[in-house]
Amino acid sequence: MELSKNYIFSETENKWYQHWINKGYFNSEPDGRPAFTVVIPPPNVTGVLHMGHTLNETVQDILVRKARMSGFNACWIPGSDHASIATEAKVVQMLKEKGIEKNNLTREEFLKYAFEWKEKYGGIIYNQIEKLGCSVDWKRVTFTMDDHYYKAVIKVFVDLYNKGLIYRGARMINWDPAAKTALSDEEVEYRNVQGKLYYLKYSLTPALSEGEGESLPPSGELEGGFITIATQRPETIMGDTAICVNPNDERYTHLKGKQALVPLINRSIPIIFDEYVDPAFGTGALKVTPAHDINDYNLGLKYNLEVVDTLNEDGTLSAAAQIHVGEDRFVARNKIVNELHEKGHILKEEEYATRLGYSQRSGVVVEPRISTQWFVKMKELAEPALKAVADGDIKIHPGDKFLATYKYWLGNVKDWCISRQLWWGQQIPAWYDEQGNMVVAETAEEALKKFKIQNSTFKIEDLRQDEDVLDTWFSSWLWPMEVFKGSSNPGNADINYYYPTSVLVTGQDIIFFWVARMIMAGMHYKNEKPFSDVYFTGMVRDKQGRKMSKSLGNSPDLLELIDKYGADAVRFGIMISSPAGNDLLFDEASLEQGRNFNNKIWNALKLLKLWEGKKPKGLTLNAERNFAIEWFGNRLNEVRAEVDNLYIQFKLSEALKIIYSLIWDDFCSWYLEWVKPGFEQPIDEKVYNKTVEFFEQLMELLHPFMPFITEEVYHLLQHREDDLCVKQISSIGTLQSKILDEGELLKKVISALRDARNKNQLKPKEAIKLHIQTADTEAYTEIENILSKQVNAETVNFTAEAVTNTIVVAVEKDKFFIETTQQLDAGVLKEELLKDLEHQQRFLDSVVKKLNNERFVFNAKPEVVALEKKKHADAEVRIKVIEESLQNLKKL
RNA sequence: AGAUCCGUAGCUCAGUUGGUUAGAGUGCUUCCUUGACAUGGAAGAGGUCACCGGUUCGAGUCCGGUCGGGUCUACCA
Repeated sequence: MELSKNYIFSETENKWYQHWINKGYFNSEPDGRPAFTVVIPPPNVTGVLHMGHTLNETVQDILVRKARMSGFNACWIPGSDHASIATEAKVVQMLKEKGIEKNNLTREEFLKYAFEWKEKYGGIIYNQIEKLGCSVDWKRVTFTMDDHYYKAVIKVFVDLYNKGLIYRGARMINWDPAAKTALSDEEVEYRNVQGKLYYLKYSLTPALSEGEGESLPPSGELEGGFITIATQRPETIMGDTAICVNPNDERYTHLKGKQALVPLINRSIPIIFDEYVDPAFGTGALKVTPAHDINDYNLGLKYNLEVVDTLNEDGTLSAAAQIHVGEDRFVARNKIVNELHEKGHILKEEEYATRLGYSQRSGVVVEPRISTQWFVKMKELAEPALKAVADGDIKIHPGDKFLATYKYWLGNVKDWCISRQLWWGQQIPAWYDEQGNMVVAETAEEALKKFKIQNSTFKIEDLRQDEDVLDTWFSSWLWPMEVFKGSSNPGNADINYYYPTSVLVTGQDIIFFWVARMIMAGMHYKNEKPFSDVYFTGMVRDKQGRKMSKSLGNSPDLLELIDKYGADAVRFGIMISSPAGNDLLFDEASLEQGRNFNNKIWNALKLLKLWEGKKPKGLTLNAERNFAIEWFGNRLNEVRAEVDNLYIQFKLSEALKIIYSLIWDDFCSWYLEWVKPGFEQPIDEKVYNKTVEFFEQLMELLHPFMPFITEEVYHLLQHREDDLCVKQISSIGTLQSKILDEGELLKKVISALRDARNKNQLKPKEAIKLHIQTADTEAYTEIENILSKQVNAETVNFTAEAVTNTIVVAVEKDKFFIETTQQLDAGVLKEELLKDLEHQQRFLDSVVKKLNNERFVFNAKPEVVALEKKKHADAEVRIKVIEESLQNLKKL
């Protein structure tokens, strides 16, 4: 068969993926083997995979493929989440382009459009996962809005509510007064702006009940019955319902029980004392406006203050403001500032650097607004989740980096707001009657039953369901359970077999949003961790270190990259530059490296095929011991053991690096050259067969990382019925370190001799005569053939003493004399030797210094001291060799 | 503002409990093209391990500080 000049990935990748699918290799059913289960972090259904996903999916595929080849029943669940905020935004945008306003649609109509959208675009990510070669079980695709999933989410909500773990409470939301809608935090852009801090004087009035006399305050902050507050938003003063100072602030202690008058409207408000106020900020006195600030709202709750909402939905002043009703908040601000000036209420104005939130949708300044939301109590759920990680039941990788973060967050956890003012998602199963009474139930019928206990005339049409939907994380926190229907149908065969899953691979940025909450749900509902290991990948950045984002447009298109370099090269490129847990700077150059690696493998295959054609039939030429084979066999086993060890530590990037080096350097650059027959010569059949076997094992080792080319090569090496994809990895043989050492020495000698040739400008084609001076001739006899081939020596012989008129090379304790017909440049040789001599001398000095230090000899471990002594002896030998060489040179 | 991680070759990064002369990839320099591969081969140069101090016989590694950078969380009148 004729093999193409270079490896052509486009001819293999689709072919093999289709083959694997047809064979059902990725489908998993419970059986007697141990399970290795991975659930994909579900990407956003309307999105496309970005480089962060690519890294994640590649890591998962490597782990899953390795497990599949190691006797496990590997099961990798693909899927996507409904991403309520992002998806709804996209659907709204799409409708707008069609000239349809969401506000003019019913909920049902809108959801119909949304599902159509999902059907149309939801497949993109699946296509990308496939193109990347991911070995997911396509029969188990799960979507967070699937019927069973929807029901599971509702069931969990009702359950937690009944347990008292879900409650309704107040929360400040981001309100867009132009779009008249609530915004998520993600939809708010913060910008640094120059604002003004206004110092306003509020007149004091005696306490309503009893006066405390007319004693004036000692502080300059108060003048003749005024208290001064600092505010950025003077237009909200009409919503003030108290002034708050710190009880420890001596400037204000005398104000206990007094009232203040809100300027312009002269409403009387109490002065309250709470440690929340920072005496050092502004004047140390805070105006409390519960309707427009969450902290103020909480103070209001604590002190039972009235809530006066002075703004309408559209950002104009409401009737409650009493003045400037109907005017825009910023227009009103200017007018009010003027009036305050006129009436002498403004003590001073100060420039003030602040951050304001702007709506991504409409661009206007976001208005904080108090609203009723649903919350999950976190403390009770957090404790077992913290314990699972703290006790080491769940291991985080890399641990040192994220353990502290995880513990800190769970130790200081805040309640989780789970309601969203959207339609796309699981609608909150809370039902209201006309009087506003509320029950929580899985269905309207259930709700009706609950209401009927109180009122039997009630009909189902009288019920109104809560408008809001649940946070997407409130569905995805059930992911490791519900992909096996473990919440909607507890105790089924799948959940029993696959749960807990093996490893979760995800980005460190969602450690709290998702990872911690999955652990909470798992511990709460299964009383068991959802996964044993968590592997955090770093963030993918661009070459300049910037975060990849849609707005910067610096995220490359995955399918284009695969078209250009092939999936194997993309996987290689992203893995090779991805140290465990650290961010990686994505550079297409690493994909090029991957493509070149493919080509290298391909050409090694071509070389073997060339040899195959020249193999003598049925005849073994040479059955004797072959150093190259023994060495490479050991080297292979050595690396296989290292790789296994790296897998355990999730150091996949390092594993790939040493496999890469094993194939390129040890196999291609050394081994193949060592066994290569002379030009037009046939190859020893035993060597050939052994080489095919090595190649096969290399492909096996690399397969999890680069599945396509390895499968292709596996089949091209020889005809077979099985597939590499499901081949079971053979056990690792024992190591003979002596042979490995000999191999390293051989490489060193070859490089040193080539270096000497280079420096003396001996052309590669020019043959030399090599004389070796060594105490161990036996060792060199074995590798003589390799050595002569590798340094182009026409003769190799051993010598007891220095050979004159040659280039001398010293490696370890042995000396090599290169005899050549070419005229040698003694100057260059001498310079090199002197440089080396100086280096060795310096080294020897440092060792001597150490050994002369009594405290070192006394304190250091015996093996360390022994090592230093060996260094000392070796250095002395090397120096002697160099000096001899210099002597020899003089004879030139 | 809090929490946390990082600073090693031109660039991107490894460097296990302190113990050979600090490694790799890439880039750079020199040489090499009829023979698997120029998407290649052979070889080489390149580092005061951010800075200051401490512990130790010994520090890239441990401790304290300074400077610089990242990430997450919170944003305060």
